[in-house]
Amino acid sequence: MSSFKAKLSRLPSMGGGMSRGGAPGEARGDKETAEEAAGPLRVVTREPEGAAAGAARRWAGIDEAPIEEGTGVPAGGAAGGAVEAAAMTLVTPVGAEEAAARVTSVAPVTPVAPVMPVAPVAPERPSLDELRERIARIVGRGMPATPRADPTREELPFFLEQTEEGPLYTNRVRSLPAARVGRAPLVAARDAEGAMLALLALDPALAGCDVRRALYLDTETTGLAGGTGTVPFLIGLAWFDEEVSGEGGSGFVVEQFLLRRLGEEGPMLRRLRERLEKASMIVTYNGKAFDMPLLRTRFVMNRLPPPPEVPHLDLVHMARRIHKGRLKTRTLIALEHEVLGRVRVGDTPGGEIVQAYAHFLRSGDEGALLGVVEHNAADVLAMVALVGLYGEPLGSLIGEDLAGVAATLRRAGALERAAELAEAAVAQGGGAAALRARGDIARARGDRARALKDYEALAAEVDDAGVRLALAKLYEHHVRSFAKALEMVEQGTAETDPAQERRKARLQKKMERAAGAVATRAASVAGAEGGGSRRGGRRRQVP
DNA sequence: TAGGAAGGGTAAGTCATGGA
DNA sequence: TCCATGACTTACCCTTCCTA
Repeated sequence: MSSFKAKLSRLPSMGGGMSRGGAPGEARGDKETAEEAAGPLRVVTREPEGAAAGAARRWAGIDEAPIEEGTGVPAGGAAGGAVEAAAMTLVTPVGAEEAAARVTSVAPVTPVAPVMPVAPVAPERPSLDELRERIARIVGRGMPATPRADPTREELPFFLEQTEEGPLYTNRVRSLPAARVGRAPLVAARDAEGAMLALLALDPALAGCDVRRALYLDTETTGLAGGTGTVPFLIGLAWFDEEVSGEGGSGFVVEQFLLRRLGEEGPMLRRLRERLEKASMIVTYNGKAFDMPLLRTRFVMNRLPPPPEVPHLDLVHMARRIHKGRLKTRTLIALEHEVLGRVRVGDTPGGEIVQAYAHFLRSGDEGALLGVVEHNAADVLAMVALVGLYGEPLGSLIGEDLAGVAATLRRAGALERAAELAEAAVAQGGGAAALRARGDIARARGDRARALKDYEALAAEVDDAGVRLALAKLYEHHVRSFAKALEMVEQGTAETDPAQERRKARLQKKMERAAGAVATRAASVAGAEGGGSRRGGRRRQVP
C-alpha cells in the first residue's frame, strides 16, 4: 500500500502528492472534488411525495397493487415488484417535520467572485472524471456520457442531506409497532432476551448487550469479490425507536443510505459510524464475513479511522445451528420463507443487484434501483423479525427448530435451559431431532437413564451409527449389558474399523468373564447350600 | 466469483473408572 | 493401590456455506 502511494506521488501528472497534510493547492482529494462538483448550494426542504413516497410504502408492503397503479410504476419488474404476498402491515414515511429539516433540493445561490492566485502553485491534481477520461483516451475507447443520477428526483424515496463532508442520500421510514414480517411481529425483537441470543450465538460478549439498542445492518455492494474494488452503494440500517409509538408499543426505524456516485462514500461512512457508536450491538446476516470486513476496508480507503468495534450478532451461524435439521439452504430469503412465512414477490435477486446499480450509474435510471432498495429494506426487517423469534424461541418456533435451539444451548453449557427446551421440542412433535437433543442433553447432565430411553427410541426410529455408538457405551458402562452393547456394535457404529473391532473384542471378553463369574458363583452357592448354610450378600445382575 | 466464520473430523491431552 | 482403558474436552485443519 505504502509503496503504491509512493509510486503515485512520484507521478508528475498527479501533482505534489496525496498526503493529507500537503501544501495548499497540492492535495485535492475526492471530497473536495465532490464539493466542487456540487458547487455552492442552498438547501430547500421538501417532503418525499408521489412515486418516492409510494416506493417507500411499497417495499414496506402496504397495499401493493393499488399503489403501483396509482404511481404508474410498471408491474412485474423489479421496480414494480410487490415485496410480499404475506402480511406485512407497516410503515409510514418519515415525519413531515423531520423531513422538512433534511429533505432538500438544490438551487444555486449567488456565485462568489473567484479569487485569483497570487503566487505560483503546484499543478492541480486532476479530478476523478478527468482521470477517467484520460484512461479512456489511452485505451482508445470513447468515454460514454455519464448522466448525473439524482435519486431524489422522482422514483426513489431518498432525500438529500448536505453534510459537512458532502451529499448524503437518505431514506428513512418508520415501522408501526404492529408491523410484521410474515407471521413474526417486529416488536418481538425489542423484547428479545439478550442472554438467550448470546447463548445461541455462542458468544458471551452479547449477554450484556441491550437488545433494544441493537443496530440491524445490511449492505448492497458492487460485487462479492471484496478487497478494495468492491463498494457498498446501499447501506440499510434499522433500530428500535421509542419515539415511534402506537398501538402495541414502539416501532422500528429503517434508514438507508444510497451512493449516488462512486467517490461519495465519506458522508455515508461517517453517518454509519455515528449509528454504530450509539448501538450496543450490531445484527447482520453473514456480516462477519461479508458486510463488516467490506465496510472496514471502505473506512480505510476513505482515510477514515476504523469503525467502532461493537459486539456482533451474525444471524447466519445461529440460523445454521437452529435449522440444520430442517432446512437445506439457510439463506436469508429461505429463512424468510420457511421460518417467517413470508414470500417475496418481484424481489431483485442478489445476483442482479450489481447490474442494476451499474445501470443506474450509467443511465441515471432510478427505476432500476427501486427493487434493490426494497430488497435491502426487506432484508433488514427480516433480520429484526428473526431476532424476535430467536430471542424468545418458546411459543414461536416449531418443534424441530426448538430441538436445534436446545442442542445449541447444550453446546453453550446452559444445560437446564437446554433440557427445558428439549422437552418442549419433543412435546411439539420435534421428532428424531428433538429426541436426539434431549438424549444428548440428558447425557451431558449425567442423567443416563433418560439418555438411554431417548437413544433407544431414536434407534427404533432412525438408522444412525452415532446413536448406536452412544447406546453401546451406555449399555456397557451404565446398564452393564455387554450383550446389548455388542449387538449395537455389530450393527455398526460411527467409529473407524479398528476402533470398532477393539470395542467388540473388549465386550466379548467382558461377556466371557461375566459368564465365568456366574458359573463360579453358582458352584459356590450350590456348595454352600449343600453344606446346610446360606450366606447373604448382593448378587450382581448378569447381562 | 472471494473471503471469512463456523461446522465437522481427527489427534492429543486430561480425567474417571474398572480390573488385577 | 496401580495400571490400563475409555470418555470427554480442546486444538487444529479442511470443507461448506453465505453474502452481491
